[in-house]
Amino acid sequence: MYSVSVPDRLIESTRELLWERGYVGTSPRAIQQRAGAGQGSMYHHFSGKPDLALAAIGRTAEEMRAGVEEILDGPGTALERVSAYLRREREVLRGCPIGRLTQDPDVMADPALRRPVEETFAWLRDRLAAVLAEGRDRGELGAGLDPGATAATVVAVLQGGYVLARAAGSPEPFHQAVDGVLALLSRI
Amino acid sequence: MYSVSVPDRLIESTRELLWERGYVGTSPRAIQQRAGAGQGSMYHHFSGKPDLALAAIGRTAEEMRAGVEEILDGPGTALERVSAYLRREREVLRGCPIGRLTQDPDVMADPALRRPVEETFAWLRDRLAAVLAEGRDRGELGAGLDPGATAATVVAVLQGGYVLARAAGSPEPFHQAVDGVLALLSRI
DNA sequence: GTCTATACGCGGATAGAC
DNA sequence: GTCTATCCGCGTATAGAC
Repeated sequence: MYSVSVPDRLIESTRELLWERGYVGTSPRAIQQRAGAGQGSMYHHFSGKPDLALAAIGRTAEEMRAGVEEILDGPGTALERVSAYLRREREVLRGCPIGRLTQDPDVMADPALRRPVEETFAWLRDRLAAVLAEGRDRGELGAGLDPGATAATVVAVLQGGYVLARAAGSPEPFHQAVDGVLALLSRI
Repeated sequence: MYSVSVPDRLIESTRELLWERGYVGTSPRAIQQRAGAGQGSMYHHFSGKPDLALAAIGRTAEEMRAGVEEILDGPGTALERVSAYLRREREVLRGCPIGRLTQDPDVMADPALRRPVEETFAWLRDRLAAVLAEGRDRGELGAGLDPGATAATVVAVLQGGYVLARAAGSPEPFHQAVDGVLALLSRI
């Protein structure tokens, strides 16, 4: 079945556009055109741009969690799992579809749109902290390691790595940043 | 002299708006209103939005370099200077005025606007790498430390820390991320 | 469900008067 | 240098026909 429903196509178009251009830079017109749907059709299925964005962001957030869980709940030492997460294949220059929303004033000003962003990062930091705490308690990592702070560092390296890569127009600084933090973690 | 020139006020307004709302989210109208300048006045001094943005971004980039230099060229060991840079007072929730431009498709698509962003981050990574290399060569830091990768990590932690802080609506995760990376660096 | 028509203000400027 | 007038298309819908 390649015929996806119209609401589905609208959501997917919105996801892409939010990722590429952000909320402010994404217009209902552009969404409709990319989805191959008419004006009336869009407003029949969704009440407007915020409604569509909510559906799109929710779907992206779910997908992200699932991807992270697959790695962090997998086998291996704590360091191996964190390393696998950091080194996982990524389209570096596109950046993080959730992280970029953080820069969008209209998203952050709307509590409904903001919530999934906030929750996703809170969950991610927590999950990483749990893995790191486990590693420390098993003696795989230094006893003095602060799981919460280190988890924040790891997530920040990713999010900041995207910024550096986009600034440079190359994925290289992203990978350098990841290598750098892994080197530090490995010697602890 | 409290009477700043009109072009100056226009540039300052543009800087603020670019920081708060990004390029796509900033309109000439909004710039004029914030600067208390008329339409005709704005278009007399600047050829349009890109021209103003170029002036604004250039000024912000210069300011940022000056601030960094003041710390990194100061006294202290490498680790002390990097630490001072990471811990310097910041308006965390506002984010980085240069880093945020990285998410703006219209900025990145215009080579003239993009250049200062690219150059600022290239310079910053280089400068930090030099400090770290110095520290390593003096034996203050581990001999195995990779200055380039570690510099990328440090800058990424800052840029990503802003993302986490904005997502959380609190500066706390930013400070955690900084603490985390400094703890790792201190034990190397 | 989808289409077309219509609306109103904003974005981003240009033109010409003062 | 600054002001006002004018322009054209887009953003973001609503209304009602089919």
